[in-house]
Amino acid sequence: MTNAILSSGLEDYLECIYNHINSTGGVKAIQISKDLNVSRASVTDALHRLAEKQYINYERYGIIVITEKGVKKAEEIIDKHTILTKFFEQVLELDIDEASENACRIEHVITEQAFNKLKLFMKEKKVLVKT
Amino acid sequence: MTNAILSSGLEDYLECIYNHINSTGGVKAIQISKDLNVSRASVTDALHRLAEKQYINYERYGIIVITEKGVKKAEEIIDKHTILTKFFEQVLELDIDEASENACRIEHVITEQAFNKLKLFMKEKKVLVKT
DNA sequence: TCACAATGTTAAACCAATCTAACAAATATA
DNA sequence: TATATTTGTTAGATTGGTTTAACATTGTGA
Repeated sequence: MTNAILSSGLEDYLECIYNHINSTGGVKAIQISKDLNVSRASVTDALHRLAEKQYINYERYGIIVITEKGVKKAEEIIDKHTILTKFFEQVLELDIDEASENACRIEHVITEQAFNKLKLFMKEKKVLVKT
Repeated sequence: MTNAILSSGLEDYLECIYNHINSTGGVKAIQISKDLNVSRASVTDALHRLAEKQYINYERYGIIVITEKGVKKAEEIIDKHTILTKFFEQVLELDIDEASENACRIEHVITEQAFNKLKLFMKEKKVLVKT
């Protein structure tokens, strides 16, 4: 099963890894464990699972490197996160934390089709007419 | 743990049970198993868990009865489902199946606060201004 | 009413994800 | 450089949810 779909959990790990690598060039397991509020053991486990599915390259005690496939996936997730957060902030007028929290939860379950429509909606800022 | 929060899975069972009871007065495990695409054994298991948390009353081979608490919870879930479906249909212009599918997925994870805002948004059909 | 079909339950196994505790490796510092 | 601290790994247990297969109960129609 090296190519199975990513669970919400693994998506969170990947997103976290990508964000760190993107901003500081690297990331350590302990940081991920703090960010996601899980044990170091769970991180080790997740790294194995992500590597098995070829979203990252990684060896025992080694540095974490995202693959092409991983970057693509992470960017998709982050794109969803960004648009969803904007929707909750700008359209539903939630504060940033609540908006981000909902984005986190929904980014893993919204369908591609629905997300594309939402993206369009946010770009166009379509005007609704009261019926 | 008789009062723990309901997992997405259990929410689906409860929603299914409520809908059947509401429309035909009762429901059997086999129907739930068909609706949710799980084995009869999983249904039995879910009924135990729902009963333990006091969302339903139920005994071995007996009829399934929803408690006050269960009705309240089910109606909350269905309210979310309805509003979310409308949003995806009317605002994002998805077809009914895709709208419902997304509602199903999101109804279990959206926060109360976000949902209340969405509900308001759908009621007011607020006009957005392109920035 | 009795046998068969349908439905429900149980046990045992499985899987993903988590944890703790013990241990190993790497890093920092005296 | 030797040791102490930090970080990472492993093993083993736990939890929730699922399955299949065997069995129990209920319901139905000859």
